[in-house]
Amino acid sequence: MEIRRADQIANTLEQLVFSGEFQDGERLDELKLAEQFHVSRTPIREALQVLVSSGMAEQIPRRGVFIRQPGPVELIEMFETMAELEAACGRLAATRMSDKDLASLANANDRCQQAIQDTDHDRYYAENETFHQIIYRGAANTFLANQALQLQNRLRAYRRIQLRFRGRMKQSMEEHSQILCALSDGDADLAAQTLRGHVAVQGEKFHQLIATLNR
Amino acid sequence: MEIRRADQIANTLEQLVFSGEFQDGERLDELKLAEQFHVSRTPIREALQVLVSSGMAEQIPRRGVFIRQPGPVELIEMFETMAELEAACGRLAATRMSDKDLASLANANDRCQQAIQDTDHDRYYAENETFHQIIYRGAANTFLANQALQLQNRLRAYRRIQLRFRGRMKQSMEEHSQILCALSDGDADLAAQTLRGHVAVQGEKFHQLIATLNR
DNA sequence: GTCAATATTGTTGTATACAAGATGTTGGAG
DNA sequence: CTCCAACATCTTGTATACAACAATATTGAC
Repeated sequence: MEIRRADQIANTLEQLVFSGEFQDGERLDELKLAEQFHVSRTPIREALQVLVSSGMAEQIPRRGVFIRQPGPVELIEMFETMAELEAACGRLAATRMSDKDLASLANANDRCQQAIQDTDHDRYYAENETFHQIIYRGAANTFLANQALQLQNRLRAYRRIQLRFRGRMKQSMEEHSQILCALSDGDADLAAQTLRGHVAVQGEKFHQLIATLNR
Repeated sequence: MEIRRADQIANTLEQLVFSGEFQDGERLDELKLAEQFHVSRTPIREALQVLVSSGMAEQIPRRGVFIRQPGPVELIEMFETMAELEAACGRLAATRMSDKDLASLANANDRCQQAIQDTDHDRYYAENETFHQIIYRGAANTFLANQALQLQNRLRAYRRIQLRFRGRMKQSMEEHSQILCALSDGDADLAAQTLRGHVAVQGEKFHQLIATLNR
């Protein structure tokens, strides 16, 4: 690791937290991090402040900053919020997407299908994200799109889990088709409803998984 | 001003930005701020990183951080997003609020009405915020509620403008009643729709105001 | 007088120094 | 052996020092 600038350190730390490199409640030792990144404590502290302000870590004065991995409850809340954000994007996108946007959405959907046929999971994840991101942009509301992107990013690691369920991929693709139809028809309510369901089910699958693990 | 701790400085700076203390594009001079707060540059810089990461300022390497006040377009986007967030809260709250929650919501609504009768604008603003916050909490989703609170906070200064329109207060109270009804009935769709409209109109009023100013 | 090259000043970004609170340890009293 | 207090150590939070870069002013050539 050969990173120097403080804001890049914040980004790298963020990715490390997302990828589960740190345990929940673990203290982020400024000195250790400074050594790891080959910098002094100053840029590390600036990066830590960013983590804290984004809610990914908690700061206890004079004690240090402790990373806060979302627990099951918070994760379900985040999935629920994601569902509502996507529904909002879909509602707006239904009346705002151009034919060109719709074409590229259909395209992304085809590439999802292709990836499934090739059983290329990684590519499916990537293309699926693209599909949704096109809808975010289609809402023609940069602020809302950024909110959606941020949460999508935070949930990435957990979203993968749902596809372990048998038949989920096929069902997911059917839902994509319905979403595409609703958006093409300009049916705002239907687009919102379908997207909400499509994303909410991920949260539910996740919930199921947690439940089975705790048994 | 006699503030010492860095995270409090971030908060104070945030409030100063919200209250329009800084012009759009203005550079936040680390030395000047350090003098104003009677601290060294170190805690100031940590606070600035937080501002930047929240999107309230932009950092250009080796040049400084520049505050970024939302322009008309971004503000309209934020109002639209707020409408969708409130709709989401309402949708969930409709099936999750307890009788006790509903009672305190009715209570807050009464206090809004009272404030209007007393023509106490400041109290109306406060009680109106409370009314909406009870709905956020009613969604029983801490993550979503926090998102809503954050945006409510960022839009506070601009929300006041809408009430300058003739008859808006009365109409607003009628909408509150409808919202209360929908939530009491547990009608999720209606609650969402009514809340969306209630908040969206604020954005539209704001839009009107901008339009008239530019003429 | 204008422009280019250079010197000067100012600001950011990082490292280090130091003060103050938190943690851990040792030694003794009961 | 347990509990408590004094001391030593570690960590955070802030100030200061310094290096690198940006902006500006100055000088000199034409």
